[in-house]
Amino acid sequence: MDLWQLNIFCKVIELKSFSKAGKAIRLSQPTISSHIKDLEDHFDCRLIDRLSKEAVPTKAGELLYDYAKRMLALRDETETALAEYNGKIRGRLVIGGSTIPGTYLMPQLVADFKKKYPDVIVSLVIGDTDHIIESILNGNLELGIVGAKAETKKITQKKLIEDEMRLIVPVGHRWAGEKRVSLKRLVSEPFILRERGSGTLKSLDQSLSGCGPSIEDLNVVAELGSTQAICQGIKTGAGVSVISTLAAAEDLQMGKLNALEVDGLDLKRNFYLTRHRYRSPSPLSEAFVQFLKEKL
Amino acid sequence: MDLWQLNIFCKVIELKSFSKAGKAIRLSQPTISSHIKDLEDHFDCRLIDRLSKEAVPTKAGELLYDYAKRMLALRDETETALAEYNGKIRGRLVIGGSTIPGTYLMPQLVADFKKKYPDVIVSLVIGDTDHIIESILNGNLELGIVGAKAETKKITQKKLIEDEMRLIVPVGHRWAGEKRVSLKRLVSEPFILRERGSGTLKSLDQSLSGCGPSIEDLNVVAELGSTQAICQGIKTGAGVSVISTLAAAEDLQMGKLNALEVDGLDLKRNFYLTRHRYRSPSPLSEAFVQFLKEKL
DNA sequence: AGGTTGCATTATTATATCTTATCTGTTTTG
DNA sequence: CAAAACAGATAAGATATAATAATGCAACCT
Repeated sequence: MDLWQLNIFCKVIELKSFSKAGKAIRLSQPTISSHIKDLEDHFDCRLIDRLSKEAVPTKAGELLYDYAKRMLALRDETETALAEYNGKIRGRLVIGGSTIPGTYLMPQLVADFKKKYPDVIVSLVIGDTDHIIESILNGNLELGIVGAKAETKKITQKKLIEDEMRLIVPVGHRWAGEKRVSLKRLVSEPFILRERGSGTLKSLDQSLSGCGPSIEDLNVVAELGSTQAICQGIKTGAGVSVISTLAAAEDLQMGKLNALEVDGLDLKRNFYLTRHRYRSPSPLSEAFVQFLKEKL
Repeated sequence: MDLWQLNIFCKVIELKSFSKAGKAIRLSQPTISSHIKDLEDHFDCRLIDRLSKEAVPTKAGELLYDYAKRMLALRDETETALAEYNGKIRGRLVIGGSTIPGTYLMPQLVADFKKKYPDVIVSLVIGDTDHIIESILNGNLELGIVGAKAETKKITQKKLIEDEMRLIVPVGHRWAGEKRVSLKRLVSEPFILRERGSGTLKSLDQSLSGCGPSIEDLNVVAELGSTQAICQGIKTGAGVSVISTLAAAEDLQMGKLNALEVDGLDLKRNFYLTRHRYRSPSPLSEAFVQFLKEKL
């Protein structure tokens, strides 16, 4: 029993004729006969009575006809469901971002994407880089934006946007008017650090390496758990810090904080669009990537 | 797209492997590859990602898998419905049993059932009670025989047979001649326990509750993973245990073990015929239930 | 580097499907 | 009532499809 035979069977029942069914379905009449015979052999009972004038189903035939119609309907449903999936941009997309891009960059992107494709539900998972990459590997996330390069070959990454970290000081600070500050002057200034293990701290550490002073030499007055907390800390005058301009953007724009460069320090870093190398992307995630390219 | 290809597709998804699916379905691996390719060509999208380690469905593949399962279920329903109409009981019946009934009761029942209905293929799945009930709920099993009551309203259960647990001692044991033993004497005797989480242990725990001593007070010398292992343990003289007479039946009959009652302990429990309350049973499972009623 | 695993490819064979031509049994019609 | 018309069955040959063994290729694992 296969769908093709059931299809033929239904046509015969509906047209009450082998030869008419053949014409309708572009097959010769003997082919129809043969398929019906196959079905009858398979179920070991007569399905259609050939009444010279017309072909009518037996009781068993009626029973089969019901099931056959349901199966064919389900087949059509399957066809349309997959066709829709291919063509249209709709459904659920689960993406991830490490702390900085996930908090300060992606919410806006997701909102804009949803404006363009209203039928899409986007879930944004925020976690540390390792967690995001792990989730992409095991298939829980289709893509992510993270601030570090992955170590496995199974991941592809593409430079997406540049993030510049700067020295952030409060408005009333004596350096508030200046453009740049030397590293020497920075080491004696009260400094707020991000907690160990964060990408922000790693980037700062990397930039410092080979420039003389290390993180140990800074006059650290606090270690805080989030970039937002550091901003608050700076505003209250507890100290200054080096953080992503993306994270401080709002306060910078409002004039509550000022951003300075540090002489001789390259504090730029990249965020990478991160995907599985071998899993084939859904049309949805492709649309999102396309959207990112146009946007950034 | 036809049912045969969908069948192959589902097997690949379930076994996460082209070659394993081939073995399961008695086809060569290239044949599997070719059919999957045909499906992918037909739907014009990748359905399965070949990740060298395992084959996992893409999003489109997951979508198709759902539909495929429904179509195949409908096919099976059709087959049994027509067989039933012809007065024949044939087709495939998948049933489950928790450890004790699945191991010691059902194999004989299944064999007798197959003797009566030779055209039926019965698959017996053995797992713990929760797993069996879960499978009945999601439709993987039509019925089961388990030793505990289900908690959801979606399951109906009917008392099927009574199982009595008894204190089992080896032939040479000083209690071997006696009929009954007091609880007090039992607590000092070396005792073999079934591992935590098993139905056997739960039943014992329940019987003990409110009778003074608890499981903690027993002189436990071992925790073993299967009832069969416990029988071996008793035979070697490691200790005694309380287990299902059904499980020990063979050794009891052969005279290698002796069964005693424990004063004041009701160690009877029931096995329940367990079915989904709302799914309509196939004629096959009805025939099996009818067969059970006559047999027990 | 060398072996293993797992899927893809290719060439070949076996099987199933479809067609044309012909046949048989009804029903219709002149 | 015979002849034509109709509807399906059967047979033989052509074509398409499905399956296989042999081989290739890439990732993974020592």
